[in-house]
Amino acid sequence: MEVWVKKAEQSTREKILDVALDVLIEEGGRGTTFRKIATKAQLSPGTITYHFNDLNQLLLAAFRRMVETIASAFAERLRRAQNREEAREAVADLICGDVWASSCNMLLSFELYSLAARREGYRQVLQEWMARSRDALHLHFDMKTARALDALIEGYTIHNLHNDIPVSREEILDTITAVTR
Amino acid sequence: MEVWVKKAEQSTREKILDVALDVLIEEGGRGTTFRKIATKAQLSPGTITYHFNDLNQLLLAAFRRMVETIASAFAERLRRAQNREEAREAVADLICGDVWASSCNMLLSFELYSLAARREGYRQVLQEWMARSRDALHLHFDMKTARALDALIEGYTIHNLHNDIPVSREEILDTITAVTR
Amino acid sequence: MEVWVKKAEQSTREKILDVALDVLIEEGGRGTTFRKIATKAQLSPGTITYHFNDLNQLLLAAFRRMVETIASAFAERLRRAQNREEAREAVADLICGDVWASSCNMLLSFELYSLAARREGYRQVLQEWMARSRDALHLHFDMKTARALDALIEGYTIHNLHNDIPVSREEILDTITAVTR
Amino acid sequence: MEVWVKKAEQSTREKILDVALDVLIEEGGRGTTFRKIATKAQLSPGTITYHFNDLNQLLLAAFRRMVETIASAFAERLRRAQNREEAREAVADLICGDVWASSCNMLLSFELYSLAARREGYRQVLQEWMARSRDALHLHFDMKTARALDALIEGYTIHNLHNDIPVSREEILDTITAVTR
DNA sequence: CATGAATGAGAATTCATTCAT
DNA sequence: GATGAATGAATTCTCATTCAT
Repeated sequence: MEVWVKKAEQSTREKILDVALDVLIEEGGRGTTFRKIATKAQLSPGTITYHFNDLNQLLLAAFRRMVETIASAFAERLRRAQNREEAREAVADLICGDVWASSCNMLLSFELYSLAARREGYRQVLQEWMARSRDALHLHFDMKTARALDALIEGYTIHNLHNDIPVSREEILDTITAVTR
Repeated sequence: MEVWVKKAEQSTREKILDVALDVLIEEGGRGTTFRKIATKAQLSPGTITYHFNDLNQLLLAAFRRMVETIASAFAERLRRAQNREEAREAVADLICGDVWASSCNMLLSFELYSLAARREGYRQVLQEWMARSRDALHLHFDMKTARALDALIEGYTIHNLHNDIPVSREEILDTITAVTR
Repeated sequence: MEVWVKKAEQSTREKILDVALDVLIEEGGRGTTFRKIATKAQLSPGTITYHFNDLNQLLLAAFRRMVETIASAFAERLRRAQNREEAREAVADLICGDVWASSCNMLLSFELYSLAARREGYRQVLQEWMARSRDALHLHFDMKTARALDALIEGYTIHNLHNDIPVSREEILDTITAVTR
Repeated sequence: MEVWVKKAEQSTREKILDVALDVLIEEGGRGTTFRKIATKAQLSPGTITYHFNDLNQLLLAAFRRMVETIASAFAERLRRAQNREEAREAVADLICGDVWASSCNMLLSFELYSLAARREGYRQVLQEWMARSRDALHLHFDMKTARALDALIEGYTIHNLHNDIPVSREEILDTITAVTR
């Protein structure tokens, strides 16, 4: 009985977080409101504030959840690589594929960047995220190379998102190779 | 007389745009409102809507103004380079120095990324910006290398902004060299 | 032209203040809300906050207005008294009549007492009020007697308000006489 | 067993009432809410409504409790007086001391006055309180004098609460003497 | 050109209260 | 008896925008 109650409680909280990320993706930071989250989650506004004291805490928790998901997938993809060559392929996948560079994740990251530059809580979440990415790259490359690859991943994915013609995987792999030689 | 009137109008317009960018930097996209712009510009709300029909048009014009300023400085720095070696130094400067990577510009770019992903007008502004950056790099490097350098600039500056310890200029120059060999 | 505009503006402000006092009288402190004031004044909520930054400032201004009105009437009644005997009659009138002891004023004073005990702004308003009352009594009586009469006015009016059978004017005049002998 | 259960219930009920009075004192009528009471009492909101159907009944019960306490202390102080002279001293004590005129009691009385003027239930509580006060004074003084003293107690304590410099006990005793001669 | 009073929709949040457990 | 998740109405206040002057 108690277990059921706890599960129900958790699922409401998590539902709210998931919906919050959805709204952030759809509406952007400027358009993300308590109301829209409540409506989309089919919950009353009171239920949202019951679980999160204010919108800030809600967004913070949502971003933490997002980072956890993305960073895990990111690390997982790199962990599957058996050698340096496969690691290069993994990085290319991260840039071109859906693991990291899904437009959803990109959109969320822009919002997080915006918030992280102005508020401590978000900054911590972002720093943890970046640290986990570098650490995952560090499985296969020295720290300096990891930082360079991380920059490339960041830059290529952003530019690919905003350009109609994305840079080809082949071209990206060439750059990766140049940096990891 | 007409000239004087036009100048006065223009100066109010530009003041509004500058203040709008200030507010965007200070408050982020979520916190940027008509009111704050009006207050900070010491203008009545009516004056703002007199010059810009709505907040969207105002922000769009402000971003256009920002892009013009930044892209010019970016191109100028690269134009000063006399050879490939100096061009590499110029790229390092763009990443480490104040021309592009001032935190203000970064903050504005995050907001623009967020908006560009969802609305056509902003998307055009951003694409023009990216095109101008690549073209400036293309003065010294082939298009493929220009894209790679652009990605590096993007990625390194973002990570430097959000990390307490920025990547050293030396390390960055090494990566630039590797990509441009 | 300008004069007309200023008058219009002032009349809205004053209308709001008057309505706020009405709502305070009808609903008491617990029931006085922005909304009720706006509805009763037939103004949109935005108009209220346009004139008063928040409910606190509005209530403060309303109480200031009330104190000004009541204290003036109080002093005026005492000023009309030509001698000690007439002054005693005036005090009796203040307790029994409508000048001061209208139930409306009493109700407002309770709310002010409640707020004054907890917030500085209201406390100042109340202290000024009490000072003006004592000063008005001091026109005819020494300060010590003025304080005693002031206490009597306060106490008798409160008890009369809350009791079904009010104390008679004659009995009150006897007490006044006892205190002013 | 049943006894134990009943005792536990009662103690929760009384705890709620005490906390409600605390909140009323701290926050005033406008700021007294179900939630604050529940939080301060470390009880869940459901527990409060279990004991009191609604906030009104809770406040009413709380005021009844308060009146019982204060009126008993008031009467007790007067009952200790052996003669008219001691009774005058007792009244002075009630005005200057802690028995009645503690600022807490005053604060609660303002809230009760506010509520009593608008709602029947509270009005009854207040009238009973005033009757008990007058009856206690009537032990030593005729009814007319009791009413005058009661007004003096009311007025002096209110004014002392709100003024930085309270009226001296000596001065108050003089007024009491004048009224009771 | 510029103003600022006015607006009403919508923002975040709080509220008393319910009810299944 | 007690809990606490959930509710939705109501709260204060902000918002972009309008318009008469």
